[in-house]
Amino acid sequence: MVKTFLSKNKLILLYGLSSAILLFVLKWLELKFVIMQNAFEIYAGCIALLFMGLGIWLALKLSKPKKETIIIEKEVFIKDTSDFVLNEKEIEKLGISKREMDVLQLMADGLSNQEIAERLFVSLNTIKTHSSNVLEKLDVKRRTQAVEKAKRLAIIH
Amino acid sequence: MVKTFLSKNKLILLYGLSSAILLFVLKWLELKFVIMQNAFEIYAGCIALLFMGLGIWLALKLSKPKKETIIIEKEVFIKDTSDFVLNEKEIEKLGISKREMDVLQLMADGLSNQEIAERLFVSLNTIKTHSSNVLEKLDVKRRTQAVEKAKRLAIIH
DNA sequence: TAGCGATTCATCCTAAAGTGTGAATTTGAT
DNA sequence: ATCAAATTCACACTTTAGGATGAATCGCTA
Repeated sequence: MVKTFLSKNKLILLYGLSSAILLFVLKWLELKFVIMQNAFEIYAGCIALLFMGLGIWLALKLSKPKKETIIIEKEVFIKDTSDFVLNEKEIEKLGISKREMDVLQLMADGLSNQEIAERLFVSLNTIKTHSSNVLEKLDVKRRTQAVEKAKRLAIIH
Repeated sequence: MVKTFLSKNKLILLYGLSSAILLFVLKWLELKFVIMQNAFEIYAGCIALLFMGLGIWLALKLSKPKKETIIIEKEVFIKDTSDFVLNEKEIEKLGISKREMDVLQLMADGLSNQEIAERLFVSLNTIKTHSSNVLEKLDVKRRTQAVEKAKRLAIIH
């Protein structure tokens, strides 16, 4: 609890400490120079410098960092799918179910089985099952082939 | 040209001006309080406050803003694969080599790394290296994503 | 010729994908 | 209500993919 207090009020404590030290220095300077009244400007200059330094330090420490936003426009290529017609006959012919289609589409989007599982709120094992079924029904060995074939057959985008 | 000089050195001029004004104030204060020697601390305090203020102001004005980059994705529609033109600019921009392109194309054809290795008469490890490089250069995590992105960027069929 | 990028290959390790089998539950149609 | 298909999940296991690192070779170029 003492630790959290210290860390939370670190800056304030530092400020207080600095002020105390500076007051000491001030007093010392006063004693030193009180004899030679003509050293007025030197005294004032020292104080000015010290406190300006303190001010700069304080401002840098306490001020929220300024943010300058740089906006970079990045081109993202998107395939025009306006003239896409879903080949439902092919889907039916292959005997692919709705859920399997969902998984197939997400596979084509480049998601991992784990990500698909999270997206569809089911377990990884379930997606593996669907995935296996899709691969078998499309008569392919890997998901990359499945995606390629599915796109060729126009059963997904 | 005068204008640019002014704008360029605005802060420095401001600082100089402030200093001049403060010196005046100092002199005035000196004249005012030189009679009552006991007002030493008040004088010092005023200087301290003024210069601390100046320090804070200076720091806030001169501190460099932290840059924050925001990337905005801009959609760009590309043509259908029927009138496919290889996007060589993109390939060069991404720094993908000839051999890596070979591997990428075969990956898109749904071949496994082993099959690609056999096709190109090199070892499996070599294909893994190329594959990893391609994934990194395309900034994706899986080969399905790589294929999808590469097709979108029109760097493969 | 010294340096650089590209290509090749290796080893070790982790993560993801895929196979096979079995089973509980849900849903739709007869 | 019942049967078939669909959906869900588990577990054990194999294969494939991917990451990190180091290193040898080759061709091109300053």
